[in-house]
Amino acid sequence: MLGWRALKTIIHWFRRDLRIADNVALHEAYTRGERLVPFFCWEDGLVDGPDCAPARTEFFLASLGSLVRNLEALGHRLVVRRGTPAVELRKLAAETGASAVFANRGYEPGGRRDDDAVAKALGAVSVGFQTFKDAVAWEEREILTAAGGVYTVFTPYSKAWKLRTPPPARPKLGKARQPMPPGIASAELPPGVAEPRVPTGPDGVPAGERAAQQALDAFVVERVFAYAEARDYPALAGGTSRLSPHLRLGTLGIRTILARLAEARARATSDAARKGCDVWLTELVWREFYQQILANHPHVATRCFRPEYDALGWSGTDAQFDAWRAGQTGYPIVDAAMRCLDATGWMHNRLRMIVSMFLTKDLLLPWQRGERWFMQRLVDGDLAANSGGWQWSAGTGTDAAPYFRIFNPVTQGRRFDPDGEFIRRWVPELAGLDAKAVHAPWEGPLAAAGARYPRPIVDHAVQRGRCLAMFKAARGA
DNA sequence: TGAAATGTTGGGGCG
DNA sequence: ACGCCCCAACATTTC
Repeated sequence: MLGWRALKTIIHWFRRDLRIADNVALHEAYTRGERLVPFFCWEDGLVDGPDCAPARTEFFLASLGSLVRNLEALGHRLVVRRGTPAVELRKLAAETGASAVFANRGYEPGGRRDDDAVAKALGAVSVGFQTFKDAVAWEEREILTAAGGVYTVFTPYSKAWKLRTPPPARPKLGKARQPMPPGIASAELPPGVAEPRVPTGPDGVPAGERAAQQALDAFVVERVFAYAEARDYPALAGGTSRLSPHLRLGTLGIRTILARLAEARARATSDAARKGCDVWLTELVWREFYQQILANHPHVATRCFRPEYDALGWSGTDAQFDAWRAGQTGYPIVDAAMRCLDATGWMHNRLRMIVSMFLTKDLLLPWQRGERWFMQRLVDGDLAANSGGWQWSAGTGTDAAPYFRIFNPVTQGRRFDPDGEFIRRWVPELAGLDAKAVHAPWEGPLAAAGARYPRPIVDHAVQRGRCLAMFKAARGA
């Protein structure tokens, strides 16, 4: 009965790190413990909360299923409990005789609150709680200015970031740990986990740790070399890495990615290829920049980084918001992007900039409404990246696009979807128009567009002027 | 990780 | 041949 209690037992609490490979806390638990209890806490609202997205939920369920099978292959059974982390971890520690709980840190306000509550609950019963850096190469207080402050401007941050040698990937888990003691109950998992449905379709991203590794392989073998030129064209299937859902859920480790990228750069045989690697690295640094911003300035999740912009007099209407969401604005590149998002949970980064700029600066609606809609649809929806990106577009954030930088949706469409291929794919009403007419169907013979496609719901030139006035008023105040 | 307005220049048509 | 105008192409500035 007491035999297993003699073994040093560590609970690994899986959160946004649904993988076996290159998992810092799991690796530490393997190294330091003798017996492993893998745990996942199924909290209320996990898959049906107000900010859940169908695509992200599906991706999560499939990823959790993948984790269950990967753990089984190592001889472990994932314990799932419904409830709150502090309560369930305390109970599980008592049941298993665990001396410690290990977990990887998150950088969102909610994750921080969980950590505090868990530390308190476990501390009361003398169970250790250790958290580790895993999701990023460098945390919010590790890249600092010469004066010891945190960066709020991207370029100097990225320079400092790139001067550092990132931590290496953790090696494969070595000698098998003892499985957990018998008789530990686990909640039944929903069907989506038992029989994961891998998202398919033109913009689907396959889920799971193995799929993540394959996606990384496929990208660094060749496509990354063309990244600098190809990344801005939404019609191209392979222009970007499509790894963001895996990074968001932790089915891929950032150290693994950085190591593979460094290998690829060493293989590159042209300046253009090296440039592709460098530009992609910069995108990964953007990710850490926004995680760092959210950790150091948690208010950016809901409010403007610059408080004076909380007073902006947004004047858009609910009907305009609905048209934006539904892809019925009459601006083809915007509508194509929004319909793609709704159908697949995915949107190309260039398109995210275009539609967010359009919502804020053409429809004059607050960025928070678009940010929330993105969270309710995106397969990779992540608080730090999402609020950071939206505030960049709105011009209210740290190192944001200046408020007067306003995309012209027609010009952007012509520049980044020159043949109109992406538009025709998602806006069938315009499928018959040629490359010239498809970006501004109201300018050509409208008969060709058919009556079903709306005329522009706003005039870009007019709204641009109103937007500049709105910002001027807030800055003057 | 713009766009629009405004300014400048230079070639060609034309009286 | 010359000056004038137009305007495209590029540069600068402003938002």
